[in-house]
Amino acid sequence: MAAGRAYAGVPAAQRRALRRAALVAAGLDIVGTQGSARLTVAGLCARAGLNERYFYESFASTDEVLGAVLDDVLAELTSAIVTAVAAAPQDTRAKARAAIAAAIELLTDDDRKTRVVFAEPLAAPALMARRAEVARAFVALIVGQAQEFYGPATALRVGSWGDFGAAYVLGGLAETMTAWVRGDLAISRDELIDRATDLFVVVGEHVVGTASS
Amino acid sequence: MAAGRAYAGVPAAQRRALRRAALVAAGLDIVGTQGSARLTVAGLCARAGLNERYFYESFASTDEVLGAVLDDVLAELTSAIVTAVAAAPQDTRAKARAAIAAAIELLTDDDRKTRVVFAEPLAAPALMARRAEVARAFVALIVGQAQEFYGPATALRVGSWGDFGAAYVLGGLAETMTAWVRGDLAISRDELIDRATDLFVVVGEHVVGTASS
DNA sequence: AGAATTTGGCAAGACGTCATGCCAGAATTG
DNA sequence: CAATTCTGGCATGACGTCTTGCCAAATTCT
Repeated sequence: MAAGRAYAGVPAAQRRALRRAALVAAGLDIVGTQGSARLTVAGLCARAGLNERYFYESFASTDEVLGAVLDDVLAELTSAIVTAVAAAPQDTRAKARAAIAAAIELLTDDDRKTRVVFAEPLAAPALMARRAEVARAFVALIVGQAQEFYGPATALRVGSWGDFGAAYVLGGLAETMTAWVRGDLAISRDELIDRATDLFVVVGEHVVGTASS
Repeated sequence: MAAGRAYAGVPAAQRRALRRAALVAAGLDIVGTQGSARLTVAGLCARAGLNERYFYESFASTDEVLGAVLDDVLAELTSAIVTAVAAAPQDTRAKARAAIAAAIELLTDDDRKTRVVFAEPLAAPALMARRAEVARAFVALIVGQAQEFYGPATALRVGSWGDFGAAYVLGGLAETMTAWVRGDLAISRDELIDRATDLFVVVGEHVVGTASS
């Protein structure tokens, strides 16, 4: 009952965590390649190399797996962006480029993640709310970053224009990234990053200029 | 066999078409409010007020219904855009605003259509390919319109920058529109249209300016 | 070595959906 | 009015998934 014996030198709690991680990794694979509709308990456990019984040890439904997969990728993404921005020189364009490059490199190195972040959340009702939260969080992050360059006073002046511009930039980045992964943009990844940075700066300057005038 | 007797004064072919239309309308309702995952034969026919048997008269699978629903909304959308652009004065900004206003008004008047156009296609594998086609078509439409204002010679100079800019604008429009429908943007619909037009023009000018320099 | 625990494989009933078929009532044609 | 055709309701067998439970093999602790 109060079990918890070590197995193969690994304590019980850690084994649980490993199994959960294996399920999430398998979930990324299935959702990222076949879509959330194909995510079944049996298929997930088979790919994770685990018994079906262990599914219910960590999750109550496949929707929970979906959420965990998304959270996993988003945590990786925000971490990559934050460290990249911190390491970049104190310059608007340099900061923007660092953030965009970090995001694009992470997501295009593994197009399963592109799909999980940009496509699936819109489909699965379970992720709709989370997707909205994430979008708001990124918008807030962009707006916050912008304030560092244009001065905190701009915040008041920018107002809803800032939210609009941030959402616009987020959407543009998402669409161009998925189009590029799909092979519809005949440019290199570095060009993709450069142009995304260009438009980020252009939109940002227009927003600040318009809102403060 | 060679049937086709009129019923209630309506010939057979027209009755078939009416039933099909009822199914597509019910499909828009279900997909637009609950998502494509909830689209089942029984539920669809119940909402359409039709017998399940008639489903197979017009469709072979629920995926086909999904495609028909998307096609229906997209046809409406392109029609609205084309007529609005044609009626607008010969001015870059006026044309852009007319197109954007037509799209935004149509899609936000009925947020089921917003979801069908922007959210579901990414999720349902059956619509993935179509979504890509549609994106390409809209990109081509935007690029084509741009050539009318900046002159056909720009086409060669713009090249892949044009595709990139068009995809960016499309994504920005999609994200801001869904955010607005969600209630995350504290602006009026007219402001939404104005700002979307602003950024459309700004991005367009930057693309032409950069690519031709 | 022996007892206890962990693990994987498998089976079973329950549930929802699919695709088709049958039947009786309603409407139309001759 | 009789025959034909259309329509709606219902039922069926098949299929895939879910969730729980049992059993034998593997591994660990005493």
